[in-house]
Amino acid sequence: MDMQNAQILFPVNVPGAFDYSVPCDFKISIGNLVYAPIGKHIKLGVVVSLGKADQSRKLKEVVSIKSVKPITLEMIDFIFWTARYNCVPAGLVLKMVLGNLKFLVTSPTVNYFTLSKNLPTKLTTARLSLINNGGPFPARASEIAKRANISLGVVRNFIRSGGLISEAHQVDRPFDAPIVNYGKLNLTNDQSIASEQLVSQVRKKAFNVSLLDGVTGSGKTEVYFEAVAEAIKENGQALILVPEISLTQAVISRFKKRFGVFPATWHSQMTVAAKRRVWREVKNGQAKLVVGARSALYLPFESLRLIVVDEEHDTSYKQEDGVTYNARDMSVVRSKISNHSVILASATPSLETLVNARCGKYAHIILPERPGSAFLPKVELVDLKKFPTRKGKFISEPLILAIKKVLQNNEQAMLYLNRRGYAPLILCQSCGEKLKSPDTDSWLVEHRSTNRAVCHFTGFSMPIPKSCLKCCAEDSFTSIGPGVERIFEEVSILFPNANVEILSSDTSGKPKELASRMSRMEKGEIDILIGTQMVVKGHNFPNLTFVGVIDGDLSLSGGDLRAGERTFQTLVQVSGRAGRTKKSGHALIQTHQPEHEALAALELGDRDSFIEAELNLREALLLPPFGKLAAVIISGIDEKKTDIFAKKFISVAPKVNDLTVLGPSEPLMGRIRGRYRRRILVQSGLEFNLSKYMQIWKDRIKTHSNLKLQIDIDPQNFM
DNA sequence: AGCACGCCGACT
DNA sequence: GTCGGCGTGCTC
Repeated sequence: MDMQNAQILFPVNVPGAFDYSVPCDFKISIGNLVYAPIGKHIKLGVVVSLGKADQSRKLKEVVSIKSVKPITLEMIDFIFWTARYNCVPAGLVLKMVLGNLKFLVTSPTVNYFTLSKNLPTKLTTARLSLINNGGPFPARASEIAKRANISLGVVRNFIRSGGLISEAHQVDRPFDAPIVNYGKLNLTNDQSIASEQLVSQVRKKAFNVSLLDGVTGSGKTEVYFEAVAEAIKENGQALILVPEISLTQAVISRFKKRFGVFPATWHSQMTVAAKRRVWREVKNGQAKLVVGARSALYLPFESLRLIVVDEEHDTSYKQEDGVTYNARDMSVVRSKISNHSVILASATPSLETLVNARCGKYAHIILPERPGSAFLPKVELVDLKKFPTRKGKFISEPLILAIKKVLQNNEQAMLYLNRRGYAPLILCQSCGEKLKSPDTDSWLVEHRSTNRAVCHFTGFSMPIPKSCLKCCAEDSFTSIGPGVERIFEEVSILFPNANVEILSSDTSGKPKELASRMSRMEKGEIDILIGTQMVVKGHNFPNLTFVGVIDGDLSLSGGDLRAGERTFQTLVQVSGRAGRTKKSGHALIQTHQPEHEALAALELGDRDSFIEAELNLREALLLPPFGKLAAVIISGIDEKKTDIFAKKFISVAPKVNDLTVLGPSEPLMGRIRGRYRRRILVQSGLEFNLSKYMQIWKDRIKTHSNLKLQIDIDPQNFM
């Protein structure tokens, strides 16, 4: 028999697989996890392809095959696809998939105890309590002791004398199987039509994409639940991706209500033990229903039948550092490889997705309006040139009047400002110095609750100094601009009798605190809620009738091609919070540029005209979705060297026609964590393989001495 | 991920 | 002189 070769990919920073020879007596297949020597050590890798032995080279040998289920061919395909498309090393993508290798170890066991049939004859009061109150069995020894109100010693003795029989339970308990028809909801006519369309898409058991397009509160979740039910019916698995910020208990509870069980959940901050459980259950196909943040897309599904990308326009689907990828786009790739449906759901779909829906690549499923008594709020702009606020104040007269009315009617108001802290800028009045981060080009944000100056990019913080660091003037600092804390202060003075609270990651960092604030808001215990991005998603507050947007211009400025789109999306979502169940809901948006396309469209409630104008603009400039973009971010400790390197990189660009290279330019954030940055933007037509081009270009230059070069395909962030 | 290699500062 | 800090590059 011929010797075999195996190409093995290791979960380390390598661009591709390495060749190894396989001993004749090994039964090896693609997807096997194998141990093989790499460098000085023997490491675990994945067999990604097999071939005849190449006699010309002496290769190292595969050491052993791990006896676990192999990684699926689909997953291997997907790993290389992700690597190629995003210009990242395949090894690092594999590392994302295998995660911590601790996921692979068999789960530890703990002992559970049940009462023995023949109990010991000596039964003390403590032991009687154990028998009567220690249950329900089986239970952990500590649980039994606690319930029976006896010491752990008594339980241990009772075990020794044969009163309790132990059984080993795996720590990683399997997930309960969802019940397909458990809490089937009554859908409105429109909803049934939409859900039937989605179900029929899933039934095709072939690659297809659907855009589920419906206004806030139109019941998108209920509608895609039916598609999920269809997907898991015959032992299939379904993945529902949600933005990290909205992966809350409230969301999970909706799954429990519909399918009778809690779904497996996945996000980056889970403990290793919790991740191991989910990873293994997903791998062995027992976790049928998985709700997760973007990285859940790289879980090793065995029989994936459906991916739902909820709030598909959300920017948090884009991973910005390390392995850069857009989970929304990669979901479509994953589905294509595995031959099943994807549902992209949003009230404000991204232009990319809309264009795909319009040209027929995606099925366009529209949920026309809010079910039942719910209505879209009326949106009006407040021109700050006509209604200026007083110095150091940020709430204009129309907003004050609106809140007054809401309070009189015993309803609730919400104020939105996507700025944490008290003020975004601390300025020395005597010399004009702005308090900046020591190693990053960003203003420090004043946090009055902790009396610190905080960098929102790097997390750096320091106590606010007594005197100016530059001119040494004492008590010369003044706060410029609003943050939620400052709005809170202003509202508290304006409405001293109202119950006002802030909802931001600073005040509600812990999930418990967040949940309690949410439930107080729901119960009407809060009159005015002031919130950052956190309030945009999630809850339904039945008594909320007014939303005020403090700064509608925020994020419109800057060289971000999606600024208008994003502002529009955010404001639609925010104003959609008002009056979800009452007809009287309305929203006011403060702005300095009421003539801006995105804002004007919002006031008219006319999504289509905004989209039309925006699409025309993008088409004329060949920007996405009518062209492709890639960004190159070059960073280094030495500014001059970084600059020279960036120019040198440009000079080695492979020559092709119809490609625009812009830069190098200094980005908005010229320095982060002590590293100077330069950006290059590359623009190509749709048919051009920009990923391949960028990879070839990158390989033409050697990075050295502190210089880093990162390629970002389809960048979302232009800082 | 490890580990070697190499370049600068501190020290018996 | 040389010990060792870490930043960088390589692993079939």
